[in-house]
Amino acid sequence: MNKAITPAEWKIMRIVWTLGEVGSADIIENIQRMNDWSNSTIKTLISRLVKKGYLLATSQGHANLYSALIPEETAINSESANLFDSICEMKVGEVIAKAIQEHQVSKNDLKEIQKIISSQIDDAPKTVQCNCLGKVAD
Amino acid sequence: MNKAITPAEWKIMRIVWTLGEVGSADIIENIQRMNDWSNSTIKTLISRLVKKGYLLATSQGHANLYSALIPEETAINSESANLFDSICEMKVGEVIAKAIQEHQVSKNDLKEIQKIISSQIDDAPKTVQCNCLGKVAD
DNA sequence: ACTATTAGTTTACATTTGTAGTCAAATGCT
DNA sequence: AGCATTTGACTACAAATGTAAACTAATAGT
Repeated sequence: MNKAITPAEWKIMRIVWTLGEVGSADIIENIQRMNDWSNSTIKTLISRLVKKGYLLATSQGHANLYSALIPEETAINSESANLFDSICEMKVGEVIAKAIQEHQVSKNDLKEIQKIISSQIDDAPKTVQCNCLGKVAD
Repeated sequence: MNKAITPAEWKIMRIVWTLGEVGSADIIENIQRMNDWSNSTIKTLISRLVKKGYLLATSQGHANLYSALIPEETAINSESANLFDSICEMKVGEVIAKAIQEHQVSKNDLKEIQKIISSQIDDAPKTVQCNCLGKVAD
């Protein structure tokens, strides 16, 4: 039902989530600090996001103000679910370990993760079952 | 340089990684236990993976045996990097926390993650900087 | 030997995505 | 008032993707 937010569109969304309510000029300026995209390209991306229902365009005189119609959390969760649904269940732990190693995580988040682990470790399975194959007839 | 492995292609790869060396019949059978795809569709996907260099087709009489040319780890890492590069740095911790909560992770992996956290928590930042906007001129 | 089945190759086609040009309306500046 | 600029809408177009039919060569069973 919901059209996907493509990688290119994600960059637009991040700016809007961060700045709250912005005109296209602001989006273009911020994007072009990181990406070598033409104005046109960025405008197309904005339009598509409006059409897909992820951005609201509020007519402000002759220009528009854009704001996000989907919470950042929601989008992130769906993106994250995508990843973890794509890979083998057995590998989830390793992926998480690597992610923590490779990224900055705040002390608070680390503590939170510690708590979660503590609460799960006692009845954590010795091994996780591979879910890459279809169920075998039993 | 490297063509992406698309979501549909991923399902094929997972079967090959899991089974090691398989004929198309096995792939088709396993895929169809989970997905309602025609034989033709699956054969197309296999061909594309061969063309993209992710599967090796070893001619075995008139049929082929397929095997993976890229390690599962490598593919998973790149997929994972994709996710974490797409989202705001500030949210990485939350994503990880949620992932641990929502998935089975083996006791060993949990311990490993605990170790990593322990080694990082002391100089973990109070907050992580948002990286959604282009660098501001300073 | 003949036929049904199987596996691989080719072709097809709509949709999505990345990327951008063109144009017209609205605005601001002089 | 007239022109330069900005902004949004429309059009374009190749490549990638999901999805699958058609055709062909080989094989297995009878």
